[in-house]
Amino acid sequence: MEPKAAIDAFAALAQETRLSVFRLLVRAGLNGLTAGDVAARVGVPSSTLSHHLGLLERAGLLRSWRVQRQIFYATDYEGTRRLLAFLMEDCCQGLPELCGTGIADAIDCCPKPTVDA
Amino acid sequence: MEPKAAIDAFAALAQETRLSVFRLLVRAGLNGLTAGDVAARVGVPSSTLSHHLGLLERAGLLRSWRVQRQIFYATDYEGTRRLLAFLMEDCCQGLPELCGTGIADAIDCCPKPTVDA
DNA sequence: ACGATAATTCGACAAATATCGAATAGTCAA
DNA sequence: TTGACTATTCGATATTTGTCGAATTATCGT
Repeated sequence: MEPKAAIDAFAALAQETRLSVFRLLVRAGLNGLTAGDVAARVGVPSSTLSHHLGLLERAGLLRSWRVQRQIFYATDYEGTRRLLAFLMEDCCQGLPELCGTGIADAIDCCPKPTVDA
Repeated sequence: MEPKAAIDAFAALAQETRLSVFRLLVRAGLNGLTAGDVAARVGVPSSTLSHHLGLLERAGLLRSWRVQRQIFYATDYEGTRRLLAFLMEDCCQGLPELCGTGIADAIDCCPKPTVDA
């Protein structure tokens, strides 16, 4: 991942409306929500929201598709994964004991099986 | 974590110099680097860098301490963990199959033991 | 084709931010 | 206390960004 792409992505998240939109869609899962739905839930005019949705999508954090007259938006999990991996690349020299409790484990996305029974 | 704090943190990462500083310190581990060291490595005037370091620290992404005449900066792993956990909170309704390959696993920070031998 | 609905683009202005040199503050050795 | 060194704060300017209403584009049902 290029630094420029990561900067665009973090900039996209560094704004109140967009951050709540992204988190809303993270909770919504793969089905996503329509643009109008999102606008209603975060309470901003649709023109403003459209600007923000476009920015998040161009940043690789959301994806969209049309169904009839509506446009759905959902988290781009792969893009999000790339961003976080880039941020933490070569973390603490690969030595687990350096950063205490693992950062990856703290992200409660998609519960993983535990190591021992 | 408050949304405002997360916004400050993402804004801190959404800038070329600061992003490379943060990633440099992620690689550096707990020992960190002196302000002067960082300035030399990223190639910006110390006054500019000082501004950026202060911003990153106030955002909860770095911590600092003085040793003699120098000030060391290192990643605040706990603050970073809180930020990423906030971002992915309640990810895809807790259903692993929704977001394909787990996001947490992609962060190669602190290698974890594998599930099966 | 027409009218209704859903979303985006445009235009304009207010607010926030990055940058650097110069000046200041803190630390240390002699 | 003096001088050298390290880092931060100040001030001024150019750039970027968020916001909303109005206009536009796209889609649909009849």
